[in-house]
Amino acid sequence: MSDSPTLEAPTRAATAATKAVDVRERILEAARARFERYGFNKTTMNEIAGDCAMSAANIYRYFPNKGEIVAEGARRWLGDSERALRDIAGRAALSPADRLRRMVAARLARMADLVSRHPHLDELIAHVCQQQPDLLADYTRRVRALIAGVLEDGARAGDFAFADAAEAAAAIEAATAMFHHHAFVRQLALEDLERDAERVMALLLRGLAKGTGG
Amino acid sequence: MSDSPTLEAPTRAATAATKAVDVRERILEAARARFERYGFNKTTMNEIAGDCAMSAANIYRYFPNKGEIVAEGARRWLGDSERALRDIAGRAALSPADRLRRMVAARLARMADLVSRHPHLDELIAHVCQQQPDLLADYTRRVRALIAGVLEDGARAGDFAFADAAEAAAAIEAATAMFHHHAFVRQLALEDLERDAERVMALLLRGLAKGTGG
DNA sequence: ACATTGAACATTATATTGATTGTTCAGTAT
DNA sequence: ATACTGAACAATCAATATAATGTTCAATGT
Repeated sequence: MSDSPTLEAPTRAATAATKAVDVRERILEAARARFERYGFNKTTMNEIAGDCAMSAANIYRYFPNKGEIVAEGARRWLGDSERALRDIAGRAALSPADRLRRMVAARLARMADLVSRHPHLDELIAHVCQQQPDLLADYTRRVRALIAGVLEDGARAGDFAFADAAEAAAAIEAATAMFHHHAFVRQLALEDLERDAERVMALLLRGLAKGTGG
Repeated sequence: MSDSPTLEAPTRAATAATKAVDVRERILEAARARFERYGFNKTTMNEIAGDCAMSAANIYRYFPNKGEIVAEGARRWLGDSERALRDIAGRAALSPADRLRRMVAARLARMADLVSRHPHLDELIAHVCQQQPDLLADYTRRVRALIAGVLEDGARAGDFAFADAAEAAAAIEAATAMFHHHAFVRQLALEDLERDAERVMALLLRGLAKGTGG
């Protein structure tokens, strides 16, 4: 917008910014690996720094504190999850009912994967929840919006009938809570959960189907 | 079966047994009050004994160990809960759909009450789960059987249509897990849960309704 | 006989201390 | 200027010693 700098300047700035991003990524990756193995509390800033061949103090140039590292990891996982769900929600080739089924299955699969890899997931979630209380609530709100969108697609196509899309979406999300909450996914067998999820969705989708006569 | 004792003997035996039961009840009540206020770990056998004006050693004439006291409390709470659900399930005056709605509402209300009174409920449940692993699983099985019974009533009355009652009951129970699991009931507002429970049940019941065309 | 207890024992919790850890910042190198 | 470090500080953790607790049992009273 103002007078342009030299030709070199943007390049130098870009490479510097790129390098800074790379360092951030290395820190995140080292932290992720440590958190996965040892949990939040038993991972030290020194260890993360050592994995990145730097001092602990230097990490503070990239993250304000330890909690923000795990929060950023959570933000990315939730972002990936949301993208995956948005992708399924947008597949016009699939029926709205199938999209909803796959969204629930995808959430369950993602959480089962996370739980199986992270023995200390509860600890990480607890830290994220008190560091960034809105993260999970916002994610849930966006997922419900995605579900509501699919429901409206289904209503337009004449597959579904309901009074209020947002309300129905919230109900579906609540009814499938068991299949994406870490506590349940941790302690129950994946096959049982997958089977039950299918059955619950079958029932819910029959409830949404048009022509039930409310 | 053998020769009858004196006339007095049964009376004496009865009063002795009654007294023993009374002592047991006093211990249970004292323990319940302590567990409610201070949790399992911060309640000592000495304190329970003191409340009953007896020594800690004497409690072991009535309970094999501390864990069995809390397990007995849980057994009774679950027994009461099951009776309450069985009562609702058996009310012929109500429609099967209403019975299911009330059963879910009753479970939520009972858990909300428990959670509000017991700040240390998680600790108690954890102890019960490792002391008596089948207690909760058996309870869940019996609740599902009750739900299945109501479903069959509804099928006979022509209200419901489904492939398998036990399967549908399990699905309903899974879909309403959020409304009777202590972790959810603890952290979410009761009004929100009640509202969501009604909406979920409305959807599930529409799914069960006959004439949907499976 | 039966209910109860105090003393004893092994286990678990608590408190105290010294060592780690998260975080900051003045200072060095590039 | 920017990336980085080592030393310093307060807060937290780990280890050890100490006290409490759960549980048993021989002994006591009823």
